[in-house]
Amino acid sequence: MSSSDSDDGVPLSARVSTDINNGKPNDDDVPLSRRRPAVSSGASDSSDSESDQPLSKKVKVETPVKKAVAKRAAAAMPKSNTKPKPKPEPKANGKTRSRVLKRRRPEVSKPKQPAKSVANRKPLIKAESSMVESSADGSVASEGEGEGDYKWWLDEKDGSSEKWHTLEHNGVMFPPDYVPHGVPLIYRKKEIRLVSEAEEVATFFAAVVDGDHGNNPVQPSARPCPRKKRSGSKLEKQAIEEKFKFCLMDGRREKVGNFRIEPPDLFRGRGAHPKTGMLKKRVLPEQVTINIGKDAKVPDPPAGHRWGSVTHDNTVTWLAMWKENVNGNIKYVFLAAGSSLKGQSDMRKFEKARNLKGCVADIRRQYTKDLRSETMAARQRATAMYLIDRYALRAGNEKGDDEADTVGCCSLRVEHVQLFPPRTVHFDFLGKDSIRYQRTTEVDQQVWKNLKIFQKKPKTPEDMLFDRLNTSALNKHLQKLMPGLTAKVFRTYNASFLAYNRANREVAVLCNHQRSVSKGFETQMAKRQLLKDHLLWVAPDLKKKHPELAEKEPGVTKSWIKSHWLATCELDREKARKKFERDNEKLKGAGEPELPQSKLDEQLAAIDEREKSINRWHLTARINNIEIDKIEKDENKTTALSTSKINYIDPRISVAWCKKYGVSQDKIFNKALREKFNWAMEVDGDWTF
DNA sequence: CCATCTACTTAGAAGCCCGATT
DNA sequence: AATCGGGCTTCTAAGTAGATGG
Repeated sequence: MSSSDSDDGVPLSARVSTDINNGKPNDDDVPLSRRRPAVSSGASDSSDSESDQPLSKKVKVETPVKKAVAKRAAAAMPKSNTKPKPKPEPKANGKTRSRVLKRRRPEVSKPKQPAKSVANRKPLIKAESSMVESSADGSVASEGEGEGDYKWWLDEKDGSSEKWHTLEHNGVMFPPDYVPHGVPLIYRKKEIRLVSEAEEVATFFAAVVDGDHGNNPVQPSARPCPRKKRSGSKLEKQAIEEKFKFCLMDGRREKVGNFRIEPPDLFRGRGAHPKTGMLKKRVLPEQVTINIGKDAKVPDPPAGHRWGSVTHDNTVTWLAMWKENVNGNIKYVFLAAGSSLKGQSDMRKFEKARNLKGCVADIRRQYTKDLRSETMAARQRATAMYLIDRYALRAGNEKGDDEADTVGCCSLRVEHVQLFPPRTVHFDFLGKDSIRYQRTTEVDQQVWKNLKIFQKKPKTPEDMLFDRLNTSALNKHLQKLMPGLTAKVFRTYNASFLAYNRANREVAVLCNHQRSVSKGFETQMAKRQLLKDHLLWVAPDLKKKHPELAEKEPGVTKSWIKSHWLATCELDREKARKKFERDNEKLKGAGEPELPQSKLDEQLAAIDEREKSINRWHLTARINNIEIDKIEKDENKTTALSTSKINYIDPRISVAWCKKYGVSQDKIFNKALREKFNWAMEVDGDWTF
């Protein structure tokens, strides 16, 4: 096979694969001094046995990482494709080793039967036994229709572990087979024809390599197959998808989220993920487990295939599942965000955060006290809680050597924290998605002292900062303080608490969501000023914590802002008129009836309204909703607000705010969000978080 | 215990659509 | 008409957290 020729010529992967493996693992498991807590009465600290384990499990392997490196790494040709992957030298880390083993033993492993509640464990139903001819397909989509919108949030739900009673669906959609395009690879100026499989992978590679890699060995000319010219029209495709889009859960038609099986591709890890570039193989029906009601018809697998297995586990929410070959992770098919199931758990999440509001004062008192605890474990725990609470750090589960080196609170290493007397701390580490968290801040004096202690002596920069703490110990403790409390609730709580909607930007900054700045930002300062004004108006107490909010942007006076916005009104009127004329012109041309004048008048009236409220704002420092929208959009350019908006801020806060000030919902939530938050839309204007 | 497995939320990137602009 | 760019959707990686089992 011609592709093997290129194996060691390595035009594709050479450069990068070295990058990938450079950080050479060192397996010294330096058992560091662990100072035995002098006092360990610890009624609570039964989990104290941690004291006897070597300090650092995880040894740092790689130098800090730039995204750019990762990008390049992404270009690596999947080695697994060309040769059996020789796997990394044995490591101290058992996790890694066994995962590697697993990877070598390919898809043989059957997806395991979820062994949840005994009651739900059912004998496997083999796919073929329920093979039925087509017809009934699509039934799911139509059957459930017309039962109206189910307002689940008005129902009282018990907290039982059963997620549903009946469930029907049509399974999952597989990507189309690979269609060879026949475009040869050009290597050393020679055309090399690849067999279909090799060609497919080469094509994955070309797709990744496309773009910013100037001197890439794969010439654009060799880049094959524009994605058009596919078989099947757009309409046909939609028709095929249709039956997968919905399921029938407890008799209601619910939208399914990711009903498509992930197509084969090169694994695209974020940051310096050691497995970036490996081949993610095509998933066969035989690897897929279907979860479905036990009285429901099992969907037909694609012709000539059978499902891996079929379960009827109603304690879980997934409809299908398979195991992905690169990392051995399980992939699930869930319902869409707007479904009642998701809505319910979303609401529970915010209720929990709201609950925290009631006891957070106590909790803070408690950990402040514990900052001076005699037990090292408790002291570390308290310090971690402080950081999580104050700086929205994530919990920080341990990670393996076969993953990108990123950390959260519990997994911080000494090197991630710099201390400057008397109480300044500088954080610098890669967090989730390898996004850099950098922050300099003043902390509580005792926190500072503690951090100093945790960094002490025999510890090296690569050692764990909180060597006596892990996420499960932390969460166990939190449970005791409030049922259901875990580290991540603090993010929700703090975001929601901060979130008079205008505080959105603050939240996003706090949670360190970033987005690249886009160009064309003329009036940035003005927007900033507007936002700050509003923020302070809506939450005057922010001034204490963020004095910079009170600083004026140079040259941006209130009246300047006012005339600026009034000018936009004039412009918008002009625009509206023009568009109206243009539209009518078109309609006339097509022989259709023209738009009524009232249409235009409506729009103009809206602009008048806006103008009025600008004037009002000038008097009252209140901004009208359209402007707010504008400001938000601009702020969005620098901070990924959407994330906090979607995940952290209790939507009822925004809904209530809108109602209170007569702002329409769609200024705040787009269609998808309104659907997702349907449960929140009915609160009153005086609802409080 | 502790590592691994499972299930679910959170997240940024890529893709797509559509209207404005050249 | 072609291109640009913003907003939304889709995709799937990367977290959290609790259960499980050796």
